[in-house]
Amino acid sequence: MTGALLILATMATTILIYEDNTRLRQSLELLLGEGSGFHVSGTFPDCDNAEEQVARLEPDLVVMDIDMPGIGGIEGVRIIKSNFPDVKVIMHTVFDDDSRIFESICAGADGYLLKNTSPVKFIQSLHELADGGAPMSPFIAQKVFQHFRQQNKTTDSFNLTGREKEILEHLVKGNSYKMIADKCSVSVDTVKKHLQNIYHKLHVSCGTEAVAKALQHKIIRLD
Amino acid sequence: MTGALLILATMATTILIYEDNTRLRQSLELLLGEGSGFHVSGTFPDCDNAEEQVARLEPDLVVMDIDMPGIGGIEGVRIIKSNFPDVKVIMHTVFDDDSRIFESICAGADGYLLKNTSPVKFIQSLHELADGGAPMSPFIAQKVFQHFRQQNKTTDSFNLTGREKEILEHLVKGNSYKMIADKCSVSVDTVKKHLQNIYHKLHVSCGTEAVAKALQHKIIRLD
DNA sequence: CGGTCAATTACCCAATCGGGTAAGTAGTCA
DNA sequence: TGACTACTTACCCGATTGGGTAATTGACCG
Repeated sequence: MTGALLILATMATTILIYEDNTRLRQSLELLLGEGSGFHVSGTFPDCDNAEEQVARLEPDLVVMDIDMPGIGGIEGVRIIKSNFPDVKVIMHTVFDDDSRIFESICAGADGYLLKNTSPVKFIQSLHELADGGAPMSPFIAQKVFQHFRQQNKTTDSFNLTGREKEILEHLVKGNSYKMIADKCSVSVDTVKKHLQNIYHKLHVSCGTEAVAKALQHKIIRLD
Repeated sequence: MTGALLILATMATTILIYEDNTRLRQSLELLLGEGSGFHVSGTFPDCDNAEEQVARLEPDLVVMDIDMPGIGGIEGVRIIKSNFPDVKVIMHTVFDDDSRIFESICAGADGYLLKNTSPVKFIQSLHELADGGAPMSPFIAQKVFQHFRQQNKTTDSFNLTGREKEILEHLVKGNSYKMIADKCSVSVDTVKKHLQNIYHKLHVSCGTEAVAKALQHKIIRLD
């Protein structure tokens, strides 16, 4: 039985904590101590040696603050994830602004918790993280959804006609006037006329600008 | 005290359920019955009359299946959210493929739960939803994060030089060769030469195609 | 039935684009 | 030092682009 316990102890999910606030760092260490199912194998006030530390201590999870002296937490995530992609990293910060949220995610963060998260939720989230989930505070989840919708909504307007959208699509796909004319079975002059109208409607003066605007405003979608 | 209880009862979070599987529909209704803090004010096997039903019953939340006869759940969300943006809608489905997840979110869903969610988690998620969060199953959250990173990663490659990226950026922003030459303080011929090299590296043959490729592969980012 | 609008074609013309060729300078790396 | 690469400029030339103007057809609307 003692042997089994030892094995369990060895198998416990190990955690590194990066947090420059000493009191909070200690609180977290305490919270993730005995009986939580986790083992904190290291805590650090900055990310300056994160690569070496993660390499040496081989944690399963990393809890990462953002606002730290020296290398910030976002850069910290990038370093850890690019070298140890299997280590799960969760942000733990007061920041709830779009840019830091999205930069963190893009840097490779696997979760994002605000510091007002209750201890119970925090523990729960770390278990979810260990299980391959992507735990995040409700507010963050909502921001992510919002941003998602934003990115994929079509600005439409410019009220292009159906034919104009068709012509524009061909242009975006790299066709010359002549090629478009062929594909649409009309004369080159017609294509030219359509594009002239399109340029006016989009308030641009050349093809490249039109393509940029069409893609930027998702009038035309490239898959 | 009885008065207070009555007020609480009146204020309970009201829910509509759209689910074509009769047994599951009844199970959910039972789960969200007495003591859960919710009140199910209607359940329906399809979305065909969703607009009228939501208008009449004025729910706080809607639980929405995807695979239903007639109008599907994704279209259902779109209808509800476009007419009643304040009603929170959560998807509840077995589907975990990217396209259905993302279409649902873009259609306006406020959360996404898989049907293997435990009753406890389900209740918990609905509370989170009512509180303005965006609850989702761990697997979904992970997919969303993945997709996020995908969308914002720069494909790079094509190994354009710094100068070439600079020139390309100007092109994408709608500048003619001459304008680029001015902004970069070089001759038009130089610009032309650079673009010639760029076109080769991107495997395209004209400016519009280059712009499309640059934006598509996020070599250049337009904000 | 006349008016409006999308779609179509034609012609003119200047400017721009894009390919080819050639060659010079500067910096890095081995 | 010599190979290599990025960056630079120049010239030639044909094709493409884009603006202007004008006119015809068919559909839809009041």
